[in-house]
Amino acid sequence: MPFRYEHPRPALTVDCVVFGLDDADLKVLLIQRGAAPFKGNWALPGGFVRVDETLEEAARRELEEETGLRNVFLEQLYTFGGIQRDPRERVISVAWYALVNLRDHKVQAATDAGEAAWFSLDDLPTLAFDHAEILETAQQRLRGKVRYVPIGFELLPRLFTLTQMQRMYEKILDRALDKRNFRKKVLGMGVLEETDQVQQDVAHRAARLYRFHEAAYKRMVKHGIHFEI
Amino acid sequence: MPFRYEHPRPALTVDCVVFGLDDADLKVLLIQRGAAPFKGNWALPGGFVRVDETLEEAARRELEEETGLRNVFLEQLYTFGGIQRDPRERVISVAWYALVNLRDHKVQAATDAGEAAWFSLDDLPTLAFDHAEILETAQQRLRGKVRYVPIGFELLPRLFTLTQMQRMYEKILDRALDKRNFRKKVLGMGVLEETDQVQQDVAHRAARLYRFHEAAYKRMVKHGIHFEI
DNA sequence: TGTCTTAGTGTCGCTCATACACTAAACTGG
DNA sequence: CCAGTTTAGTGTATGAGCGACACTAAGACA
Repeated sequence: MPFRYEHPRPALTVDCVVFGLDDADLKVLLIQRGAAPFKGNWALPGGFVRVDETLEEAARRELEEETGLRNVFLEQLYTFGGIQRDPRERVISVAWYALVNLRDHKVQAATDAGEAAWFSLDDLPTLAFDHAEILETAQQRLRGKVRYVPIGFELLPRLFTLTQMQRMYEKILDRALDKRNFRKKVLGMGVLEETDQVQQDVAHRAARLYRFHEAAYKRMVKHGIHFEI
Repeated sequence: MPFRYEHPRPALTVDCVVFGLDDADLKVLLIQRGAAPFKGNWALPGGFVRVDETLEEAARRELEEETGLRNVFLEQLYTFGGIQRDPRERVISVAWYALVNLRDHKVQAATDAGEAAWFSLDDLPTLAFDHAEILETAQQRLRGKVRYVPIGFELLPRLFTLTQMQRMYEKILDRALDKRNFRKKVLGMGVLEETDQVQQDVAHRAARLYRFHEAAYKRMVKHGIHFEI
């Protein structure tokens, strides 16, 4: 036990709420705990912060070690510091949330953790520690932020149809949107770039594919115009 | 050195960005450091988290110890974890921001810290550590949040005039607002309660005093109507 | 060729945001 | 008490954008 301090110190961890979108649902990535406490329960991927890495580096490292995911959109969420949130000892956790799309990012059979799997948000298992609260906080943040910052595109494939985009917003905001008004609005905003490609392998009229126009969005921001769905 | 751990642990602190409003300006509360590093420099009030208190309790305790402030509006801001943010050792800081009004809350001569003083946001001294970055983050948060959550009232006295309220928003948002449109909007929103009192001791026509109507705001939220300035 | 499924499109009414200027009231100082 | 100063308080007209709403087009398939 070579590390000694004058005063007691809480342990410091990071935890990640990873949201993913497929055709059916908005999902969250969980891992099954291989050790006590909460052995066998599902939990958010995460782990201890090392003293030679930033908080974000710790979050990215744990995410890759436990789920194989890398190069994802990642933002700090909130820091949870309840006294009894870990039964072993005092642990403070800096929580992050990530957005990925399930086509581009395949989850590998995890190495560190027992197993990783996607769960629909309305069909969740009981979570370890205070992870249900962290997840709830992340959902609120996502709902609030997606309307005025274009982070939703992180959940879509690089090329997407307007219907896919609309479904994405509907799943996050949990309400129906009007198709014509939605298209009018997002096309009028000028952050979508139309491609000359259409959907492949669909059993009906194929929809046109669009991509998010990063540069146009940055121009908007610079001119003080703000994105809003 | 009685506290020993298997792995090295960063130190954990809280820091508070306290915003205050007087007739002239939006201000922030700083303390002068009495010890190295950055001895003599101005810094945000804050200190180490104890293992038997939550993060919020730590923030409130430090705030009272160093500035005498208590019972203030306080919300978590962001957690800063840069590797070199403290020259002595690795320190992670959970930052908070507070809103107070300078009439009700008098700052006492601080006990722990050297001295506490209010600084206008556009006339700041050089700050210790990464506190300038924390303060900048807090200003952005305040600007973003004040428009759609009625936290601005925390900066005003209990009874206030519409002009005071308008000035508050103008200082935070850093742009001029139209007087007639502002009044039309905030009165139409129904979260202000008109009192039968007027300003005292002013050298011109006295303005009517209003108060924030908490219950009406909660009713709005419950009905899904949202506050916006 | 008919059926099925999803893509794609325009208008109208209304609300709300914005731009804009004068009178009323209270105090001050001579 | 009068003139001057300062801030309070008020209404309208215009335009933009939001929301409600339904049908035709295209392609796959049997």
